[in-house]
Amino acid sequence: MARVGIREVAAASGVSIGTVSHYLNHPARVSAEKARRIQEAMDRLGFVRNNAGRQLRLGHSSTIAYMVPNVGNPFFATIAEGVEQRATEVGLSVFLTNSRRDREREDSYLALFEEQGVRGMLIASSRPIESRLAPIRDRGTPSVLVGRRASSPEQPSVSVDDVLGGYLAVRHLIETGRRRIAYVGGPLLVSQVADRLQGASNAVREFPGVTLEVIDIEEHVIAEGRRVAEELLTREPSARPDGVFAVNDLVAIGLLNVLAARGVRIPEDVAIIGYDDTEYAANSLVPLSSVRPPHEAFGMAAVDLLLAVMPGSETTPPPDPRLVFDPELVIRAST
Amino acid sequence: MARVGIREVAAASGVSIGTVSHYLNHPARVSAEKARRIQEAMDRLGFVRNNAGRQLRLGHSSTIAYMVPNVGNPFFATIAEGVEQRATEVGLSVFLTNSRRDREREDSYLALFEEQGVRGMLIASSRPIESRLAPIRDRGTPSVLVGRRASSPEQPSVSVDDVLGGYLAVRHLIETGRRRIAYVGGPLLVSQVADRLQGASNAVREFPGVTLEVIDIEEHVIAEGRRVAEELLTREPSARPDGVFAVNDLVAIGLLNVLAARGVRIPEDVAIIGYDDTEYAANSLVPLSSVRPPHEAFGMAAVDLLLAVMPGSETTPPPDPRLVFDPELVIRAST
DNA sequence: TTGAAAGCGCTAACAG
DNA sequence: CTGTTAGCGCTTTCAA
Repeated sequence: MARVGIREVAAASGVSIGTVSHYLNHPARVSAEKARRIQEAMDRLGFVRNNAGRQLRLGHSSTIAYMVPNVGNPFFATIAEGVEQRATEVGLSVFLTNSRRDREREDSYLALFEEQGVRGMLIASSRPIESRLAPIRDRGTPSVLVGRRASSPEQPSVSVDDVLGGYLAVRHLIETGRRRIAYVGGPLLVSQVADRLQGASNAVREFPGVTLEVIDIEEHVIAEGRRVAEELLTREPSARPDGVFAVNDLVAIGLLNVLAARGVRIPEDVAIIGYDDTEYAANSLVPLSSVRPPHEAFGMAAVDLLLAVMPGSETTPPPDPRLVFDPELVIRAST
Repeated sequence: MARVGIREVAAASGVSIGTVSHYLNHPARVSAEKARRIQEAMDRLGFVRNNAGRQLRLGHSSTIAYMVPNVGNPFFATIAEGVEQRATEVGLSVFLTNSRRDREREDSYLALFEEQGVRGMLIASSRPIESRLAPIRDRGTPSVLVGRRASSPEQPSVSVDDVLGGYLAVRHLIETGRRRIAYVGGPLLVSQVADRLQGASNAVREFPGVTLEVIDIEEHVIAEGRRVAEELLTREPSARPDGVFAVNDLVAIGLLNVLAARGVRIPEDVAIIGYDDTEYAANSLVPLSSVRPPHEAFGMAAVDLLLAVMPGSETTPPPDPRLVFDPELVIRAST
């Protein structure tokens, strides 16, 4: 079963390979009769265009990469929807990969993307990665950092104002009467984590008498939230926070489930607010208040920014290609 | 900024391009001195190997594709972990895509994969897709159906015995004293859904006096579980099922959260069991019993099977390449 | 409207 | 151990 290429199609339809290629790329320039014969031959032979040859000749692919630390995290999954939708609209395919927060995997994927000749990359990472992106950018493959504002003005990024998010969350807790606030999040080396805490602090400072406790965690998963809840339950009720701001919804849900199961009333005894406003927030036992970043819009904006910074793009990128979106508060029963 | 290829590296290090290529592909065959010079030149120039040229010459890539209906579904995300891990071990990269249950997207991704020259594909789909895979297979790109047993013995697949899963779930409910069983799932056109119901029926038939009600749903998401729970709450308590088998964990969690919040005791009044044993099952309000398919092992097995059916593989595929795994029962507090 | 031909970057066979 | 060279399949001038 010989592989069928344009050569075979040309032979089978009695035209030259140049004409077949024209048919593929500029169908209008081929006479109706030959077009019909070519199409018929393609169907009959099962022609599949070889992308390697095409890409080699063209010098670029029509693929972009999107790398996330954890595909299972609904936050990234939701953004992926927007990314894919927008990319499809402009004729690009998305190569999604999962770094599993592993630096080695990140690096090897970055190298792979560059070798593959992707047109650009969307990178979400929980660690500093700009220094890897810079040389790749210089060599001609642009990238957009997703989820964190770039420190270099050369590096495009799309992020949420996490300081504002933290501020909104905690001010809301305080305004609904909470005085002993706890922030459940970590590690603080992750800038989103630190920014949300900064925002929380800003809010607390505005209200004398309100205290802010920091409870450090390792990972942003449900199990960590549960663990913290168990710890809180060993305290005297009066020593417990009355308002908890969790670094994301998963952690908040872990907290909420354990506390509620042990008879702590949510929100009367402890109010809880999460972050990301994932599907799980709206559907948890006690519907969870959360800080909502723009979701689909976020992924689309990332693609649009990438398009703008691609070499040869007709749209010009903004002078400072670091887009920051404002999150908003979604208030539900948990506060 | 001229793109640097092996030609430039060769010039800069004073060797021929053949030697540079040898260094890339068989480093041992190059003298230490030249190897050093070549590596130095590559680093200095920022050489990136062009995959299109390589792939064109080689005739194949080192990429496999994994297409899922919904990246956000933790079941597929977990399998993806195993897929990626195993693929990395054998030097393959994984191109993950999200069909969003859209037939058009499925078809266009399938075509894209073939044009890209992937070595093989792993396909999870909630609709019949074998007829699309067959011609692609005949043209030389093998595939493994993931999550559902293929109907053709020509089509490799990796699946879970869902009839057994349904049986185990419902027998467990009955053995713990339940008599009015409800199966919450749908549409029955989806074979996994139908198989689980078949298993449930098998169990019910073994115990005279036990009834099985079917509650149809559209999608396997938390919100649907909540909706069903609201419906159940409108019934007289005596008309409610005392054991519920949900088609997956997300639906089960939606049910559980609403019922518990309205004072229904789990499992005393209603026992609930889910399917997939995702992270969310173990961490829900009342830890959820679930039917657990092999997770990471499942993804790995899919890759291994794909490797075995790849042309030129040294491992021979099993005579019937339709692997079926037995799920197991994970009993937690919800039953 | 069609065809001929050059060559994208790389690998491997072969010769030295 | 190293260099020379022939294409892999495709697109795109350029000429007819």
